[in-house]
Order: sequence, then C-alpha cells, then structure tokens
Amino acid sequence: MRKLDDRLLELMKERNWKNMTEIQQKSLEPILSGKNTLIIAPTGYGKTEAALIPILDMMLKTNVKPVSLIYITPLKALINDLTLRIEWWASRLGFYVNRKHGEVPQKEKNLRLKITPHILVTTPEGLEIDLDWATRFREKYKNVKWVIVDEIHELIGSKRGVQLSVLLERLKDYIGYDFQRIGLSATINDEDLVASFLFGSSSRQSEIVKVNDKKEFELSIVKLNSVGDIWKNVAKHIISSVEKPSLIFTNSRFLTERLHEELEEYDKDFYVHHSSISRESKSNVEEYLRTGKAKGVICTKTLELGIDIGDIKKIIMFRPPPSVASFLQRLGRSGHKIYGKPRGEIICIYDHDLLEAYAISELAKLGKVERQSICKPIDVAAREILGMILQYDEVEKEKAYKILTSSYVFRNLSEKTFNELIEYLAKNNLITIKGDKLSIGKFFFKLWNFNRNNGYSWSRGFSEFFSTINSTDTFTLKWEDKNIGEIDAIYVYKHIRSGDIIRIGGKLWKIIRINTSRMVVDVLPADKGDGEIPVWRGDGISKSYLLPKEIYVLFKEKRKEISDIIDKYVSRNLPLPSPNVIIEEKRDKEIVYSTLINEKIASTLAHILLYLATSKDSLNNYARYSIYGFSINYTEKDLLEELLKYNEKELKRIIIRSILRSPLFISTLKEIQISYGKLGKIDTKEDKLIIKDALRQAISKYFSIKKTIRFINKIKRGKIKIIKYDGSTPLGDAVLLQAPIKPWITGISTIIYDTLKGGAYTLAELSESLGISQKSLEAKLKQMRKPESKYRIVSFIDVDSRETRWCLMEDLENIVKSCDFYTSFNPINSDETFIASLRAINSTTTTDLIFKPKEIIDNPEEIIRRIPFEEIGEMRINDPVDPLVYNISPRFYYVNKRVAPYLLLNAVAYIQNMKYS
DNA sequence: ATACATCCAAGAGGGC
Repeated sequence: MRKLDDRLLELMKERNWKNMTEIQQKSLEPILSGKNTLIIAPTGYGKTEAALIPILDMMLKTNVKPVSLIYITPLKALINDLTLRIEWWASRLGFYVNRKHGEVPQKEKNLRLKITPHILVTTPEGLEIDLDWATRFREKYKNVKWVIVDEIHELIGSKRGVQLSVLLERLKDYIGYDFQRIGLSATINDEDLVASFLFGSSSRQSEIVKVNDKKEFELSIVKLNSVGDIWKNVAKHIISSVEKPSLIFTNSRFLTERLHEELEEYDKDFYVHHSSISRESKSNVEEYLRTGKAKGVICTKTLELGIDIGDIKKIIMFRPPPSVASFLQRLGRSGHKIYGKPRGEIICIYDHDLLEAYAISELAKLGKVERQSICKPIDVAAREILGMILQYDEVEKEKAYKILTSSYVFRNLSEKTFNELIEYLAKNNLITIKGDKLSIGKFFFKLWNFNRNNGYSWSRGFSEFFSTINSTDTFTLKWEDKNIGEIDAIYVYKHIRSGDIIRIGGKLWKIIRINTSRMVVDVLPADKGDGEIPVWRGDGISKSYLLPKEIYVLFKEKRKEISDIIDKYVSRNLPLPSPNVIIEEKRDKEIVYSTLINEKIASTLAHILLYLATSKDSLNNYARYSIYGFSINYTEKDLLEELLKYNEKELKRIIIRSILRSPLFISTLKEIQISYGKLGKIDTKEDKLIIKDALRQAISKYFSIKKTIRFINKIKRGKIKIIKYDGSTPLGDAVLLQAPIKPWITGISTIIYDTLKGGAYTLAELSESLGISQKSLEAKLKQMRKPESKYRIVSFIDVDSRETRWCLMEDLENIVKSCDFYTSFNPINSDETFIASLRAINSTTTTDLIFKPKEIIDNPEEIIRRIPFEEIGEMRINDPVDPLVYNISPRFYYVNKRVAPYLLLNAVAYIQNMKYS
C-alpha cells in the first residue's frame, strides 16, 4: 500500500489516532489510484476523513491550484460542522477552506474572491448559483480535481439529487476535466444505482467500498395500555424508560409539542426540536444535548441526520418510524462511538403499530433496506437549461442536449422531448431560440425578479430559482427581534387571533399582533394557559413498501409477539391478514377493504373508488388508504365489485382520469409549472408538456398503474379473495385512522366555499391561501353574495381590526356567537336608537326601520318580520340625532333578511367603536 | 385528532 505523506501521519498522531478506521483504510487505495469511489458506512465511522485524507495526500503531492476540491453536503448545519472539521486538517497543511450557503455572512462569502480556497464546502444549490451566476468565482472552478458528495442517500431520490447530477456534468463540461467523484452514503439498498447516479458520464474506473455493517442493536418494543388517558400513560412510560440523554423521535411536529407538554409536568429537562422552530432555539437544544443538560429531546426527522450531538444513550421512538432506512438512521444516533451498540425502544399505541415495529426490526436485522427510485423530472431539466444559458449567455442546442443526457437521470431523454421542451420555453419567453443558439428570453427576469417588492404579484425572488424545493407560505413568530418559529399561513388565518396562547418549541406564547403583509406574528412569552399547538401540513409520510410484505411473514409464522392480534382474527373466524385476502367491512359510514397491500396500489384504488363515487354521488365523498387497505364512504353499491366489470383498457382510462382529478396531481402541477414559465391556468391543449410531466411525477410518487391493474386481475381470477364481514378488524381500524382524501373540484366557488367553511377571512387572507389575485377574488366574492349563488356568502366588519371579513351565510350565526368576533357583534351601548335603511334589489326606494340594538339581541325574529322583502339589495344604518353616522355606516349588499339582524348589530358595533374609542 | 425534511444573488462601485 502507498504510504501517506508524513505531514498527514503527523496530524494523525496529533489527533491521537492509533489506527484509521476500517472504512478509512479500505478507501485509501481506490481513491489514491484515481478511481471514482462510493463509500458506504453508517454514521460515525469517519467517512469524511476516509475521503478527505487520501485527497489531501494527493493535494500535497501534486502542485494543486485552488479550487481543488468541492465538498457537497445537503444541510447548512452540516456545512458549518464539516468546515471546521476539514479546516483542522487543511489549515495545518497550508490549504484554505471556505464555506458557502444561504446563511453565511456576505463578508465571509466575499473573502473567497480575495483568497481562493483550496476546498469549498457547499450545497447543491450553492454549486448551482456559482455555475449560473458567479461570473468571477466560476473561473476558479477550472482547477477542480475532486468532488465529494456527502450523505448522497439523502439526495438521490429527490429533485435536489437530479439537479446535482446535471450540475456535475455541467461542471465537467465547463472545466474540461474528468474530475474524480467520491460519494459518501449510509446503508442503502441499491449501491450500483447510487454509483451510476453519482459517476454519471465520468470515464474513470470506479469502485464501491463498504464496511460489513454489523446489524446489531438492542431494541425493545412495548405496547402501552390504551385505557385511561393515553398521553399520561405515554409520559409515565417515557419517564420510567428514559436514560440521560435520550432522543425521543415522533412522526410529526405536532406530536413533539404535545408529548413535551405532558413530559414537562414530570421533568423540566425535556426539549423540543423540529423544523418549525428557529435555528437559534434548535442550536440551543443541540447544545443542551452535548453538554448533558438535557435529559431528553423530543424531535422529528430533523435530528435523524446531521451534526454531532454527542453521546446519546438511548433512542425512544414514539410509534414506529415509516421505513427501515429511517429506523436505522434514528437508531444510529445512539452508540455513536464506532463500536458502540445502538440501543432503542419503540412505543406502540395501536395494534398495527406493533405489527410495524416487529416488521421493521426484523427487516433491519436481515439487512433489508428500501430501494431508492429515481424519476425523470423534466421541470428540473428546464431549470438546468436556463442555468446553462445564464452561465454562457448563449448555448448551442446541441451542447445543452449533450450535457443533459450525459447525466445518469436524463441519459434516455429523447431529442424529441428536448426539442419540445425548448420550444415550449421559448413560447413562454423564458428563452429565445435563434438558429441553433439558445439565449435568455425577455420574460425570465420578470418571472425571477431581483426585487420582489417591486415585482409583479406573480413574480418569484431570483434566489428561489436556484432551489428545486418548493416552499409553502409561513408566518414567522417573533418576540421582539428574535425568531421563535414558523407556522403555516393557512393555520394562522384559520385558527389564530390576537390574544390566543400557543405552544411552540415547548414554550407558551401570547399572540400580540398578526401582520399579514410582513407575514409576521408578534408574540410575548406566556407562563400559563392552555396553549394551542399548531398543526403543520405536510405531504403525509408514506410507509415503506417492505412493511406489508414483512407483516405478512409475521402472520404466516404466527409469531407469538403478535398473538393478541392473531387472536382477534381467530376468534372472529376470519383468515389471518394476507395480500391474498380482502376483508370487506361495512362500517358506520364507509366500506373498508382491509388487507396487506402496497401503499401505492391502495392509493390508486382509493382514488378510483373516489372517482366512481363522486360521479354517482355528491361532492361530499371521501376515501382513505394505507398499507392496511382502502375505504370509501359510499355504501349504496359495492364499487370494488363494479370495478371488476371493466376490461384492462377501460380500467387504465379510469385510473388516469381519477389521478387527473386528485389533489396530489393538481399540487404537483402547480409546483412544477413555474419552472416552465407558465403562470395561471393550465390549458389542456397548450400545456400538454407540463401535464405529462406532472402526471409522470405524481404517478411515480403516489400511484402505481400497472400493479393496480394486476391487483384487480387477481381479484377477477380469484387469486385474491374478498370476504364480506359484518364487523371490524384491527387492520380495518388502521385504515380508518388515515386522513381522508377528497376530490379536487374544479370551479372556483366550490374552492372558496371549502376554504371559508367554519371561519371568516379577509380578502388578503383568502387570496393568499387560494393563490388567486385579490382583484379577481373580490369580483367572485361579490357574485357569491347574490341570492342566486349556490354557495351564499356575506361580509361584515371585523371591529377589532376594521377589516372586512367574508364568511358563508350558513356560518354567520356561529361566528356571531363565537368569542373570536365578540366585539364585532356586541354593541357597546345597546340602548341607542338607530334607523336601518333598506333598499330592495333592483329598486330605488328605501324603507326605514327604527330599532334599538337591545331589541335585536332580545328578539331577532321581530326585526326580521318587519323587513318587507325577502332579499335586501342594500342596507346601512342612520342615527336620528347624528346624521354623520350615515356616512361612516358600513354598507351591506345582497343580504337575505334572515341574517340582516346580525349585520345590523355589526354596523352598530362598528359605529360605536369608531365614536367611542 | 390528523401529515417530515431539505434550499435560496454576485460583484462592482461608492462612501467612510
């Protein structure tokens, strides 16, 4: 074996290294001989040094010029950590290191132009920015000899990974050198796939090195008694089982907060960590872990990967993780020292939790991990074409196509699709095609605007162009100048009012002010009160495809750990759960088909049933799906049976149509259309390219057409048996716990109706949550208050904020009674006398009614009786002694007389509020 | 009661 440079050996001594770890030794040879290398080992095995040390050795031995090495890693926190770690070695050898991500101070970033770093640590987005936009620094990249991609398993299945794979090809083409590629990864299923993905068009020899991963771990699985207060039981159990310091993983942000609320009753040394609390609070919590202050930290996936958080004694998982990969990552956060054995516990609540827990632990022991799937998102190709044009000003078609197809992901992108794509981009003026040259189109910098405040309402910040991650609207919680956390905008609009107490980051906060234009909620610390925990909306975590198969094995082997569940089937004379049996359970409002099934097949079937139900029934239908089956709330007919009548061709058509109707497809469409430069409504003819791409992306993520057809064929042939049962099963119960899916209804008024339901919103809030401009929304709202509207709405004045709010007519009575709008409908003085001026629709004469607010409060029916027409065209109030009131009185248009009393009270409350305060 | 996470302008020119 080649001898490492003496200076490196010295440094190892300085670090007190007796030996290099196994993975470090194994990596030396392939890297030193210039091979592209994929290094696979669990966290904590020293993978970074395994790649770094041989590269530093080569850097010492050859006369390298900066930038020599690019180190790419997916998280900002990792960049900060790694920079220090790399700097330790590099600075002692005379090499400069620089980091780049969105939160690095400008000053530090500017430094790299003065002193070019030998090693640059950044994200995929950071590389994108440099190639596309950093005109000067880009030149320095021409010296790059090595690229390391860290945590590659985190990138591979996502658009970020696709983006990176193209970027590497762009880099290679730009510098004209086939640099050496090194990937670092945790245990993965398909090593060869990851390798091809990373190595792309490089013609270097390649090698995969890995350590024989010991799958040893200590794991206990407990099921808690669900009698009594389940939260108290969980808290008590955790208190008895926790070992300082522990990580307590949950599967949602809500649950981390909820669990903390219970645990802090027993012990103050528990903390919360998830993505919606501020960076500052997160780093505090991480510090508490390292210093030993924290007994336990309750967290989500945020702590699955990332920076060193010290020695964790025990991992507690509150309900099973969604996949084996995630289980191993979570467990791997304990026993971090190389030969330490990870120790953990899974707390189960439901029967199916127990099934998943045993299945996951079994799979982990067998060394089975989920396979990654790579899809071919054309929207990312579009972005990369644009990136190349930014880089070169002008790019030949041929060159753009060649670079794209040299990446592993787009290797099969046909010339036809490529041409369709660039012609479409040209049509939308994102690019201009002149002969065989592509250049930037006049719409590009309007869409990707430099100054969002001066831009059009639809324009995006230019910086967003570099990221493939789409972000949702959120409000930032601020206490004075400090960021506390973030809450979904929709949740703020629907549930938060000033004065409320909320719980976030494990602390209570009082809402002081909601600023919708700055998207900021001002809060103050509160020390008591029942804090409401916000709900954040995500995509839904899908469960591993390995689970239903492995759970079937557990049942086949009649494992004693799940004997309670087996008994429930045996005692009901039912066959044990299997992929070959569907138990059709008639439940309260829905039919549940319980079985063991791939989640994507279940999802496809649920969507088909929903589609069939909505075409027969109403818009109130919903369906559910999970690995335990699917359900539909339509009981008139057996829709699954009906499905068996169709032939394969018809089936396929129905499946596509159901998918096109699903919110999953629609949101995918909305997400990607911006990359194509398409704003507003999609046209089924004009925008076929986007529709096709969205359909393919949605299908690969959420559905499975082929497998579903095969599944239905199996039912037809009797290979899958359907058993009707007039009762319930544990798997059926699991299906009913899933959130229902609802049809996407075209037609803006239904969407407005759905959004308004149960609440009252301002125009700005509605426009924000619906993504419709205020102007067109207002026109629609005015239409919807007219008597002929299917969904009747009304507006009133929110006296506290003096804004107009809109709500459903049917909801007004409840809103009047709710404490949220108390001041808006309860006049300060209800003994004053007012005159209501009413005009009928299409009439010019007005009728006046004299009333005191008190009379309305006491007997609203009386004033309704005095109104001479059913529908009021215009209504406002007057004061017999103060004629000015008429001018400031709010006007109400198209009001049904049944709700008029409430609006009169609203007008009085508003006027008195103006007069007296 | 419900369903996670990640990312996001360079660099010239002016003022002190």
